[in-house]
Amino acid sequence: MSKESLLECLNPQQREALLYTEGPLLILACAGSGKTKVVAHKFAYLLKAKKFPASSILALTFTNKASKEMRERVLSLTGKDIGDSWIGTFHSQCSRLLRKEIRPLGYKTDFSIYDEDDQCTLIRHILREFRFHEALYKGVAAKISSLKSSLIGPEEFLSTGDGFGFDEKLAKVYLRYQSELKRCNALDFDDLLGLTVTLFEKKPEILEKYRERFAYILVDEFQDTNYAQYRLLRQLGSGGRNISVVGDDDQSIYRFRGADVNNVYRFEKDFPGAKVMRLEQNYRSTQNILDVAYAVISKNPTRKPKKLWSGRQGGEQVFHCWLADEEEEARHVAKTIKELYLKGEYEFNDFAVLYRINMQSRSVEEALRDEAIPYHIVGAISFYQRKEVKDIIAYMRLVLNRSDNVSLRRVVNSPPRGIGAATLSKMENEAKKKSLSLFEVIRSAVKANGVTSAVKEKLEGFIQVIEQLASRKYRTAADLMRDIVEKSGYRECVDVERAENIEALIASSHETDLRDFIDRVSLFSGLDEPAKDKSVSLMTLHGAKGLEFPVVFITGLEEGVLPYFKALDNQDEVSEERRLFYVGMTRAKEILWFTGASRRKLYAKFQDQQASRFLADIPKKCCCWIEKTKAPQVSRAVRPGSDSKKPAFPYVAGCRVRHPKWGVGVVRDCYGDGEEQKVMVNFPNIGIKKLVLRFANLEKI
DNA sequence: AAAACTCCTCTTTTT
DNA sequence: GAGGAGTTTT
Repeated sequence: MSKESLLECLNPQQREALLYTEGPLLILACAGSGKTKVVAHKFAYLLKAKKFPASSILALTFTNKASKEMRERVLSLTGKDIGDSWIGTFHSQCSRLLRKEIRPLGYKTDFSIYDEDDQCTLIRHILREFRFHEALYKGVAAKISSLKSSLIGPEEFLSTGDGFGFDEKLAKVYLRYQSELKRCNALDFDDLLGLTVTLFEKKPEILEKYRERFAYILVDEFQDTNYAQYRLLRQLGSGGRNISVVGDDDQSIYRFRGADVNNVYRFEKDFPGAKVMRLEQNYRSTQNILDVAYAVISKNPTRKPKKLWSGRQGGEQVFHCWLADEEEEARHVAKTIKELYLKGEYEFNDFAVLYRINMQSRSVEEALRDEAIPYHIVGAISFYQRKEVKDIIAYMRLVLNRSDNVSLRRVVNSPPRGIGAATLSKMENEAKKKSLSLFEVIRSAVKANGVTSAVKEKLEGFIQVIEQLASRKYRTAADLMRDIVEKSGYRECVDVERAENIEALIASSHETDLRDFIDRVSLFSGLDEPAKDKSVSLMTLHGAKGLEFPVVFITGLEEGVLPYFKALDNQDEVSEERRLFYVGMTRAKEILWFTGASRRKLYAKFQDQQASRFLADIPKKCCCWIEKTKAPQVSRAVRPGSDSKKPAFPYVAGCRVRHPKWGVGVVRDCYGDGEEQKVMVNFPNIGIKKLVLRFANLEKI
């Protein structure tokens, strides 16, 4: 495509954003305003008109899907070979960089990458060793991850500790976790970002090298950056360098993962001289849908003001229907889909049903089945999460990096080799004493007759398999995987289905280079969705980001569901729930339905539901209200939970209390009412106690 | 290795 | 109130 035609298919604002190529630029792009298009076109423009080499542009996205799309778009716009360009996710580009440069930080370049599962496994292991409450591993992992994504190290965290023992324990686990990772020569997802930042800090000459290499930085979905990512961008892009970030603060919905919208608000300050532009024309939805979405989102207190307008004037009203319970709600959705389908204007794949929590899919699925409507759930269990797939990958990682103790523990007894916990913990103690890897310790134990002959034989078998695999030079991942299933005896011990999944894994690697394949699967959440033909899409509101459908249903518009009850006592979180709703609404091109129910079964009990406060913000003229059951009481936004029937609890789960006898503990649950209000509190070293509030004499701290 | 048990979670989840 | 995962028991 010529330089001129690159510009032709853009509107004036998009063109301006593309042509502005000197210094920092923040592009605030509303939903459906073509931001991905602008980023891709800008990349192409930099190549074509500005004659930048592809390798001098760093283009960062959040998902593999987005980076793949960007790559394809740039390729089709320019026809140029962009094979060596730095287009990719933050994580993949950091791992690429660290594979070259990590040595000064004391890791080897063949490091393993641990995903969340591996991270949990390791943390659990540490908790067990410290004799801490092992079952809390998930919370501990989440907390450590959030500290890491904010670049807070264990020592720094400890210095801000609460002084009651919780944070000290956590810091101890955190510290150990980091040293275990290093011992395994492994990085978790947060390390990929955090260690890149650390590397740049410790080795300014390396930073300088990359600052020179990258003549231009492009960032998509900027509102989703966490602190580490923001720091990285500042390191590479500060000082008036060329950086364009594109994002929409109204679509920031990953706060719980460490994303910080404030990065959008900080940009102008931290990148002095930054130009701010807006893309406000929406190419997706009808004006009526946008009016509704805008009415809701504009109620958020801190947001960059933006207008939102469509070339598609008018459009149908938005529909809202209130029903008796979730089953009726689901039936209503299914019937409406059927009706629209039978009119012949829509195919089944034009419909999406969105919900706040996965649990809500159940009733919808049943109703769709009853109506014989084909559907699929987006974002269900991922291929790479399967046990057999993870096992094979763990074998590969161990072969490539024999320090990888987590992978070793995973595969040492699978298939069953009779190597039990006792043997392993003995080896582990040895390993710690001699500061060697588990693999080395096992190998020397076999040689030195350190164990009984029966055990020795078993260990020897395992060591031989790994050494044999490691001694060969494999070019492709497929070759190694085939040998693994053969030589390890894995093939014999799995059922047909699992064997098929392994075959699928091998097939999916094509002829990829071994190292590339490992990195790809480590940084990949799911196999490319095989384009489901002609069926209704079911997904969470989070899962819907970036997608669009002619007809969208948003279900469960009730207080406690959307906004979700856990978000209710925090203003920032309610704002995020509102953004989530906004993201859902702006997925719709033509028809948008809201549904809610008076009664819903949530966590094993039926609950009476009230209409979501967000519905109160929708202008009456835009919306057609259909009431199949008694009119809902629409909650007013200005009334934070004041009319709930039950007396409010002085505590919420997660807060800390002091007990006269047991000291400080964490509240895990509150239940019962009136005189019978009870709390469940976890006291360190004592365990969980259930207390009646009236008698317990607790003090909030 | 299967069965029984215990304990935990129960929001969202780009990598 | 169900499902998952781990541990202990047989």
